[in-house]
Amino acid sequence: MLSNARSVQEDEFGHNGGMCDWLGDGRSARIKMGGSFTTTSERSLETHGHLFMIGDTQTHMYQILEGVVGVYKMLADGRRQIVNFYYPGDIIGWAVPGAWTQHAEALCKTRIRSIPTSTVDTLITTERGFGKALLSMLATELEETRDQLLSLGRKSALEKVATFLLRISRRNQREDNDEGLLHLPMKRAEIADYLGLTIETVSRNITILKKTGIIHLESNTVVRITDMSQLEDLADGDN
Amino acid sequence: MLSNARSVQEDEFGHNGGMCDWLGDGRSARIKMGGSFTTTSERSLETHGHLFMIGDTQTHMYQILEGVVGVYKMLADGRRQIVNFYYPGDIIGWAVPGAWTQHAEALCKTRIRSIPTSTVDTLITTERGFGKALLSMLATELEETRDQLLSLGRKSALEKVATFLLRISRRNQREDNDEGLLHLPMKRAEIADYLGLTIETVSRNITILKKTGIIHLESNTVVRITDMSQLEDLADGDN
DNA sequence: CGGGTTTTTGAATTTTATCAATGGCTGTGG
DNA sequence: CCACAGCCATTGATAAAATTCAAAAACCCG
Repeated sequence: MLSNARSVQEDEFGHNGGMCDWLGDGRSARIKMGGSFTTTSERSLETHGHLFMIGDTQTHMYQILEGVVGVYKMLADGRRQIVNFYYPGDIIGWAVPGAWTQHAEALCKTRIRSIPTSTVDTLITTERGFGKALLSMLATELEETRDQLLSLGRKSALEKVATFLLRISRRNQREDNDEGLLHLPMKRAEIADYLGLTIETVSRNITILKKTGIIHLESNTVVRITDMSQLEDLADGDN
Repeated sequence: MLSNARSVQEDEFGHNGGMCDWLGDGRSARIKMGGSFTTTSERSLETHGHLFMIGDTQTHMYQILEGVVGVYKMLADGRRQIVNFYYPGDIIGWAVPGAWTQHAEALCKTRIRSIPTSTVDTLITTERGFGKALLSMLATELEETRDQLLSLGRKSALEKVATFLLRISRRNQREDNDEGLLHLPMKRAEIADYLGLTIETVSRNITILKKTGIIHLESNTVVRITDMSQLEDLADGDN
């Protein structure tokens, strides 16, 4: 299900040997790190393992190699808002320096590469274009977060669920996977906490999409989109 | 509707003459530009004047000098989500390069300084620390947007309104203004579109805060906070 | 002062949450 | 291999919250 992310063998910590490629096309900025810094390390997390907790000092940036991580905030009484899901290739962490202001939890077995912030700092001054790539990455994430604001603030439950599914589909497209076949590694509770709904409401609305013939559930975690344009209309509030 | 965009007369495009100060303390990153680039210009907007619309090419970054700007997204049927309010000193614009993905509208008479993106590009490579200041600024904005996600996704109407007021109060604090006296230049409709509520719900909940003795309305646009700790508890979901 | 806009308030309706129960899948041990 | 336990997801009934529709009150600007 999750693509096998193998470690890339590279030369030592010199500069330009392709060790740090970045694609800054703006729309989908991504930093590809060859895994070739002396200071870079890998680690694994079990389901529900925490990558970091609120208040922890930020020592690293993280790149997901395999699995999914949910970053979330909480209220005093336990209400939770998942702020984003991170998939293989995604990077967590150019945040406001200091302590983390949210939690990050693995939603399934997950493998992660850690890059010390000091290394990142160095690269910004060392590597031409690295800083710009980070800017682009952050700008993209801000843009997606704003789309999510629109979703949470103004869309109905059904529209939210449609938007969520479409987002995964679009991601598949970018990664050259089947845009019609979605794998949802997270549970309904996590989708609910991402969409600002309850488990029951998420479930009910998935059922509606199913009965309308817009999607088909191959299993609880595998969804096939059977009417993409209707799904898009729903997500855009076109009706 | 868009009025006098007079160009500011300045010295030539030299480097370090104190022309670009930046405060990168992380928590409240801010770029202060002395208004000293040949390419920098000022312009004014009347209430409801648009700084840019979705789809417009990004040619500038903007710094608010006076007034308030609301940046928003819309759905096909007209539902609107205001993504952020920008006050004097704030900068709009390090976005994903290309076209704007949202609208920006003046919510009252507003004065703005425009900085061409080309200038920004140059500064990133020219000025040591400029890129980092931008990163810090973006990270701060992302962080605030995530807080807003928590608000929209998981807080009740009353808690949302409390959070909103508190946010303005905190801003006053940062700017060394009276943290207990809030000026709301925007209308109820705009607060509603920011909080994902209706005008009526915003109004009702302001009334509740008033009747509970947490705030006092000196006028429709001037609020005095009379019980800060209760307001904070509400905003944090402490009850 | 007056007309238009904005805000507040009220009543009815809709949407979503909550509470409660059932159904389904998975993995384990007899 | 089957039975059962534990966890999730779904479904149903009811309650709560916010929206909608409607009208009155307050405000602002000329």
